[in-house]
Amino acid sequence: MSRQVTQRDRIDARREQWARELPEVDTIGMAILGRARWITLKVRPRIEAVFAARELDSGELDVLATLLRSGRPYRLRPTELYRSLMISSGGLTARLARLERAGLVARSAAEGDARSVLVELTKEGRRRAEAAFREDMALEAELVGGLTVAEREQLAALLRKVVVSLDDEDAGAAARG
Amino acid sequence: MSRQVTQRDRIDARREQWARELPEVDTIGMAILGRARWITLKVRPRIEAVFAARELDSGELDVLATLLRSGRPYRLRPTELYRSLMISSGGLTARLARLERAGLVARSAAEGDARSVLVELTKEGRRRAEAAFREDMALEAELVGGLTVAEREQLAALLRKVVVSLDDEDAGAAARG
DNA sequence: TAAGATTGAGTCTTCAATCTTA
DNA sequence: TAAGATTGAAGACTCAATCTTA
Repeated sequence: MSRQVTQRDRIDARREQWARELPEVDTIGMAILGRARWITLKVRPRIEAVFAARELDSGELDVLATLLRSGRPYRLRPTELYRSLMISSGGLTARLARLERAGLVARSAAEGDARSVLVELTKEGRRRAEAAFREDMALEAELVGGLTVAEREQLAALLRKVVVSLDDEDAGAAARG
Repeated sequence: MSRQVTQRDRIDARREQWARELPEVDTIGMAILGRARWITLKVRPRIEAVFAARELDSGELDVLATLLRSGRPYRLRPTELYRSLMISSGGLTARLARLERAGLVARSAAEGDARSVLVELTKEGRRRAEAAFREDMALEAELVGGLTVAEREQLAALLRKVVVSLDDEDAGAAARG
């Protein structure tokens, strides 16, 4: 049985610096959340470039992709969108204005609730979202290609556990709250 | 031998939507990078709140923490800082200006190279950085507390492997030229 | 010529109202 | 009273240009 020894990375180096400077501080959180953040930041410009080639930024594509994966008729309310995207309602309004100006989404009055609005993907919006998403997924698959299939599955499962525990916290807080 | 079955999370739900809409697209990248991003975004406001209580934002603390963990004399050049922080040089200049105005860092001329500058933590900057870092690490440890010790180590190891492979890519690209 | 730091323009975001309807 | 969407002010970042020194 051979134990997989992974090479030391820059987060290890950082933790060692902290161990010298503040030895009593436990930096396990950084080993996970710090790496997650580093990976996210590192990968972002390359993904952003995929979208830029289609005259979109990742924020705009997030909106289009959320609509696309919701399935026909590719239509959601702003509130559903900004909650799913984890941005402010004001931020979403601005994104929608840009996307509408570009002809990629259309806003119409929601029947049933006159306060609300329906945001729908246009034909061109759907086309653009689909192409960008395909290319993005091809790139992201390549970016995790340094792991074996088994490692990828294991990593996804462990991350899933973190996602679930962070979500449960909210649920608990809401229940208590 | 009991296989650990983790609960389904919102990224699974998302992947299932995509599987319905575009069945031929492989979304494994999203299972890892999408979760890393979600976790990073999810956790951010809580960490940000820790810093806000000390009148800092996470960008500013990143600078202070980088200086602090570099050890005595807590001094680095702007170029070292912005590369380590993964931001633009212009972005760093702005952060330094704010931190200097707040009395947390001081800039002085670098001896030996008149183009450059030395950024040094002030006493108050060091105090503030240390307190915020301790509290941040306590919070982050709590946030990954939903995993067992063994799971945390395994997750950290797998993420390390991703970090290394993304870094190697750069090295390879640089070597190829 | 290139590297280090800074500046200003442009862009996107959050936050705190505001307006309308439930 | 509260919820949904929008607006505008304020803040932070990137990018490209600039200035100075290697």
